[in-house]
Amino acid sequence: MTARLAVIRDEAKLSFGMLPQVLGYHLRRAQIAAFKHFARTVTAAEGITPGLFGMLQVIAANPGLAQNRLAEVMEVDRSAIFKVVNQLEGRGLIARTPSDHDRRSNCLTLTEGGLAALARMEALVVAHETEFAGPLSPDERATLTSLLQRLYRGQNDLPGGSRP
Amino acid sequence: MTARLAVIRDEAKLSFGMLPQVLGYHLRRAQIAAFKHFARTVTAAEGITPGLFGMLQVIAANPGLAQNRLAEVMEVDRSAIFKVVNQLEGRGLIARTPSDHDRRSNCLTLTEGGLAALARMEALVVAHETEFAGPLSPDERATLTSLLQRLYRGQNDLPGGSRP
DNA sequence: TATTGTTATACTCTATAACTATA
DNA sequence: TATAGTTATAGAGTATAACAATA
Repeated sequence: MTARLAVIRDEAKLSFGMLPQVLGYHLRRAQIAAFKHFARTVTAAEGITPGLFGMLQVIAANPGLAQNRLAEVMEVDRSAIFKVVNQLEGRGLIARTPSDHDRRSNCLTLTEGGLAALARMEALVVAHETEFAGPLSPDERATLTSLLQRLYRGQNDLPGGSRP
Repeated sequence: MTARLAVIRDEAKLSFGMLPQVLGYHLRRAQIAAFKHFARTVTAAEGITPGLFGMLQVIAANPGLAQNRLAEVMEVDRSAIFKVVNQLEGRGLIARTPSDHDRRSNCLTLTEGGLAALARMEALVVAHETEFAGPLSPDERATLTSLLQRLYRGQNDLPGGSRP
């Protein structure tokens, strides 16, 4: 509490060159801030990372989803999904069940414990969202979400995609 | 070119649960899109990643910067900066010079080749920015930048910080 | 004693390729 | 032959702790 003013970091003198003119720079900083806030609030309490929470959301919202489809939707490699599914299964949150139609496929579903854990996580994520997005008004949050969506949807070669 | 319409992915049927209501989800997707676009345009031509380009920008804008300060400003560990500086030095883009005032410190400066390479990179980054931010109007880009800054600046415990 | 750069180490994420079993 | 899952492996990125030289 003492030498607060004296520390006024000389960072202020530093220039960041053209970085402030690059959208990706601000996107990266904002995303890092979001992950750190998520870590302090959700991960610290329930031990789930943003990526794993996203996987759980998609599995919960689409019961019986195959690993294959999960990999497509989350746009990660099959070998990466394999490790993710191993972690979630190892923690008892989801179950792998061989498909009846195609015995190569694993159908993914949440266990009872997984559903209970997910409910706790969702409450924490809502709280995280409220606090993290706190600096912005509801209108501004909607605007930001819309601008971000147009940005990453605009990168697709096929216009009019239907990703959320 | 043939079965375009037939492929209309069943992704459309899938639900993403509450993810679309989470700001960090959209931030992550937008940032991944930005990195991929950067990779296709800038990295493919000049072999520089977004992170290394950021380092070069800060070094170029603050000649003689110590590794120590660079680590502070970029908010990464000293040991991580060490590897970054090794890479940039190994490629002949920057030079390490022991400081006169403090012989522990390395002053970082761009070499002549580094300045030339940076000029080429900057032209590519401007083109990348124009194309990547293309879906948004100039006003919308300014709005987005402002909202992102308020978001990640809002996470600091000290209000009124002076980071770009 | 504290700081700067360095080194070793490890852990996560991501990406690639090869293997198996099914289709 | 093609696909789903698995396995091994390797490369970035990040973090910690310990060390030598210097302050």
